[in-house]
Amino acid sequence: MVRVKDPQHPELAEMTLTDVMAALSDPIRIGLVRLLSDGHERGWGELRTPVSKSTLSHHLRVLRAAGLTRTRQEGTRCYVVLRREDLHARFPGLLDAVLTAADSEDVGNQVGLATGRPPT
Amino acid sequence: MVRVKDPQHPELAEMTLTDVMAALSDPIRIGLVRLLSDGHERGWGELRTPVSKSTLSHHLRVLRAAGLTRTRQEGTRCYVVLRREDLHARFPGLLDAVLTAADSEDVGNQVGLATGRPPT
DNA sequence: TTCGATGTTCTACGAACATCGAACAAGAGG
DNA sequence: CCTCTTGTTCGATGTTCGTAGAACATCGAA
Repeated sequence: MVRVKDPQHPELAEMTLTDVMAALSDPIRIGLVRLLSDGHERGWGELRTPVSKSTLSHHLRVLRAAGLTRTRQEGTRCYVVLRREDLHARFPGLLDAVLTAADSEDVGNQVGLATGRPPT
Repeated sequence: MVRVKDPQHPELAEMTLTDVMAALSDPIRIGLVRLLSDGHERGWGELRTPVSKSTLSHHLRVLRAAGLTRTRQEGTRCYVVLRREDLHARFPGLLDAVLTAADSEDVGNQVGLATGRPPT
């Protein structure tokens, strides 16, 4: 049994439009992409979503499989970053258009960062 | 029983990004959009797809419900046209980016026009 | 009015998906 | 070693989706 430990990121040429579109048809995943749109790498723990960790893991896997994000593992922690350049090279303008649209109607606003302190 | 005969096209403000993305995550529907991307109005009968007419009707309904297309009925015939201006006003650049991407990998090439045509 | 062409709707079904909790694996730190 | 944290994977479940066929509605034409 091969432990699929490889994050299996698709190459540029392996990305398909339908996969990307499907990945971006979920509010949570759009929220995650918006969160990552500043280009900063984020740790799993920073991500605040209204879903359980297993579901979050699933969504992050979908994003990764579609080629939207890149995942890096460091110890027990995982970090994720948006593949802006790759996306732009493969589907010019698509990501920007989606981000603009997502901002305009605030899609995935339920997804946030853990930057805020624990409420006193 | 109210016959919902109205094609129910969403207003500009009623379009949602997730609906549009979901509508465009299917190869057949992308093919239809590509076919309509020249701005010409097309009749149902001109559309050649590898699916049954009920399924085609379903796909056209999804596109219409997402606000991507506008349907007009004339007699027993129906005509469909892409809502380019509306799309551009609501989600600037999105449609163009998708069309460019779709062209680059020839998504939905199974959808075509009734080239040959008039049977006698 | 009867027939044929054109779409829509109903119903059904398998596949895919979103979701969760529980069990599991791998490091980090005592 | 043991324990805690972090993330993955594995069922299980309910929902949505894509698909087709049959029945129905509508209009034009004979």
